[in-house]
Amino acid sequence: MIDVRRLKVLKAVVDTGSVAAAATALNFTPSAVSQHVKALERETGCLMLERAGRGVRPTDAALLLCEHASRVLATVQEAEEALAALRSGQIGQLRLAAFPTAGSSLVPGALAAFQLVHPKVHLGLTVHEPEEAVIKLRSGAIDLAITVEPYGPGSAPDDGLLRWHLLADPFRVVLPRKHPMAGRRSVDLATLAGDRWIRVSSSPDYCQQAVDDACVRAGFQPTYGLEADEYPTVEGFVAAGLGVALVPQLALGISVHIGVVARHVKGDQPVRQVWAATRPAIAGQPAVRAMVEFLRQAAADFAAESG
Amino acid sequence: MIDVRRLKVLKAVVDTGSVAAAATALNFTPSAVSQHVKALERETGCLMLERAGRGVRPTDAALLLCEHASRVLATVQEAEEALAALRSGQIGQLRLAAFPTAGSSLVPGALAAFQLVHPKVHLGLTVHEPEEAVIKLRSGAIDLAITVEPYGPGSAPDDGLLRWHLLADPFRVVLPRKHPMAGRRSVDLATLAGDRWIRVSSSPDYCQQAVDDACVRAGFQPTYGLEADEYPTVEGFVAAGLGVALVPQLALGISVHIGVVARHVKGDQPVRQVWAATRPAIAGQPAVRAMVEFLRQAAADFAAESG
DNA sequence: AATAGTTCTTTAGTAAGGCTTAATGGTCCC
DNA sequence: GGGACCATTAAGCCTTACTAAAGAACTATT
Repeated sequence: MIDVRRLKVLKAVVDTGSVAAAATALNFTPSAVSQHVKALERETGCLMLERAGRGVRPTDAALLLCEHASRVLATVQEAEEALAALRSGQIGQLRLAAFPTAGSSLVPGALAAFQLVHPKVHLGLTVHEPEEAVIKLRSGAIDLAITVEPYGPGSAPDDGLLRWHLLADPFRVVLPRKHPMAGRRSVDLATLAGDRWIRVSSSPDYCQQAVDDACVRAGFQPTYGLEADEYPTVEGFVAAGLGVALVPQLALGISVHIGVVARHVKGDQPVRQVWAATRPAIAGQPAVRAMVEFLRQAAADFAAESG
Repeated sequence: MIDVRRLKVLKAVVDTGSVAAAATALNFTPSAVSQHVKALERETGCLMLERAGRGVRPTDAALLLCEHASRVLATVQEAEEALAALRSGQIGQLRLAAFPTAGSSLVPGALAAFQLVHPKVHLGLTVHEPEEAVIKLRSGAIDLAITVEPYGPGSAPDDGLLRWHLLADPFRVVLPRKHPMAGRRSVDLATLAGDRWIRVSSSPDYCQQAVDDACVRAGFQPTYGLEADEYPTVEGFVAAGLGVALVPQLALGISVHIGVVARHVKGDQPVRQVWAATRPAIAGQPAVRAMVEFLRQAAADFAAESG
């Protein structure tokens, strides 16, 4: 296959009309240009330049090749421009996975803000539990995962993924509106030792663990009556007076079930940690960085609102 | 500018799905492929391959670049094909220059035959005297010159041009139809010593010289009365009884002026030599070789006809 | 007509790039 | 957990490609 670098040199010679001028244009010596052309002639078997007095005259073959060279070089340049656009995050795609409650509260705002700045990036959002999200992240099925993890900032594991801490999402005490403690601004968990508790089956183990730990710290082991698969269901159960629960602030969202109240926990706040994770390979991409930044912003906004 | 060789390697990786397979396809080692991709990443600042299990997965940037690479490589291939077509003489141009009398007799048949075989070659024919034709040949304004020269085959000068001998064009005695010698099949020039001779002003010096030499060999110095600028005019003058002349067979063409007869010269034939000349640079081109061959054929046919 | 000045080519030398071999670090599968 | 496979990295060697300098061909000038 014809060497495109040689085409470039030939084109310079034809365009400028002389070997010396081409050399100047290419920051070569005339010798280098001459050798390139000679090599092209050897490789193609076609004479490209004839001596014409002191200078050279391109042959038909050279002129022909030159026209094609223009097209080749233009195509290469198009590729460069497309790549530059991709680099600057103006195009491409970004596939996110968020855990259920983040997907419905934290993420949408970030996506909207991102899309304003990078309108050409195609966004995809799927909802996955953290374990699954991490697997898909590693396999390349998604590019950015929003997960909940048991560890807080400063203690991210070295598992080959890059993480940014987004939010310490505090658990709130969710009580029926008519519950004795519903009037307090914050509730001591110990006062709920005798209540029936509602467990969430879909949440990761350590989320349940965080709840248990908080209860243990308050001096009791919670007695679970019912199990709900989603936090909204939990709220429904609580509203129906079937028990109490600790629900992450994120899961409560902005609007809470009308039959329940959410109260801060008195003392040590049980929290779950929300992270953004990506592959190191794509961590440098502007689109990824931008999305992480928007997520941090959304998390900060959320934390401020729900203070 | 992006190195097209790297694009080719990247495309191989994306197409085959692995570094090892790409290496096999390219007759490289996996290491070489890997280094190429790494270099491309370094040069573009974009990650192209991510590790995915044992293998690699192309990034968005790689896929993008790959699409463009396909176009680039296709364009290069088009160039190669166009060049191959030019090489095989199927396209291109061929600019000929012929001296006046060749242009009207020897050349047209050759051009027609050539065009049948190489219909895509654009032919140009201009009429120039030999001196001018050689200059234009050197300057590249024409590609092939049909000239008359004073020397015969085996004694072509080494003036940087390549020549093929086409024809020894014999001078014929042109007499008025009513001239005393008009009845002979061949005429001894000595019998025309007393006639007035007609000179041709447009012909090269050595053509005139050939005539003079022949007369001198016959034992006399011709006395010139009139001068005509073209051979047809000479025939007109001869037909009008204003003198006799020696005219090359080629200039007489197939049909001769009705008022004159053309007779062979008895003894040593004065001749002018017809050559094809080209620049060595383009002498190897199939189109050139083919045209020369057709010219030789036309010359042979002409010689046979007018024997 | 001879010489100086251009322009391209050639040759030799050097620096850089690219390929191979060999070793390393992971990942998958048995 | 061991073995096979894949990709990467490092080191060495060879090819390539550039520069520099000399040479050849032509033009222009004196």
